Amino acid sequence: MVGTWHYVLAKHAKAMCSLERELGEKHDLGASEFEVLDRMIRHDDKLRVQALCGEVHLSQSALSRVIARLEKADLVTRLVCDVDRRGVFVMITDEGRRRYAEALPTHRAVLLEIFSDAPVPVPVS
Amino acid sequence: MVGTWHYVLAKHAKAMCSLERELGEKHDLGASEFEVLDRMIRHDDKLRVQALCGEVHLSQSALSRVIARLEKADLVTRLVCDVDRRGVFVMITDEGRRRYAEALPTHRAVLLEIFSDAPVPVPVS
DNA sequence: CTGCATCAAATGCAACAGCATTTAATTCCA
DNA sequence: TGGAATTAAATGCTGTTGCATTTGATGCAG
Repeated sequence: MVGTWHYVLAKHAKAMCSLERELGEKHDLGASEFEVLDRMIRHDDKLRVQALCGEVHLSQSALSRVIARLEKADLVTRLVCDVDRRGVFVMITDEGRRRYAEALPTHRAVLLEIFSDAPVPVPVS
Repeated sequence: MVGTWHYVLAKHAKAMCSLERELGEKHDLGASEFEVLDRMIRHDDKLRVQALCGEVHLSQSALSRVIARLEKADLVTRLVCDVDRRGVFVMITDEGRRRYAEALPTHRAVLLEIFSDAPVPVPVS
């Protein structure tokens, strides 16, 4: 219990630190930016901010700002939803796909480095 | 690999969020503050900042500030090391022990809540 | 002994996160 | 239909973080 928590804390700290540094230096992306791009790629379509919010480990406000940054960098576009004009769709751009594809190997390398000693893969929740 | 990472991300986010809220509301402590107090209790003696830095998931500067906050709240005391006057010792106060003891059940309750579904305890690294 | 590299901790600074609030659009019901 | 309640997203604000630098103390080479 507490042991699991310490494991999570340690791995999270190490991985986050490495990801932030590697993704930042090599691809000018933050971990949050990458996570959002990752979700977008998985859905491969325009997606409501609301929906993204449920999948990403960020508060609604933080997500809103990450999207803003990504939009400024032309990695995603925002477009208002016609049926419900409160809602906003986010769509990944070709440039976004390119940058994601570039960054993916770095991301995987970091995880490999950090979790190579993982004794037993923990099931995905 | 990626699965483990997602597990770590999810658990960390949930636990951190709950800990921050519960410890904050009920005991006016942040997760970092609690972690530092926890380390101090485990060593049960004065401890070099340097040593703490290696055990805690914080940068040196962040740790320095957490200690400053804890000192302001009279939960720890700082005292310069005589043999090497660059170094600083941190010592937990009685009030610190009291507050820690108070907060511990809350901390454990959150972890229990979040990791009760943990299928197999992951070994401590 | 002196000067320079090193080390410990603190601090300036900028970025990012979450909470609370705001803005704008929609829904509900009387 | 019209006004209150609700919802989605954006924004103001504050606190914490990490990086880089500073401050102060040690140690070591010449």
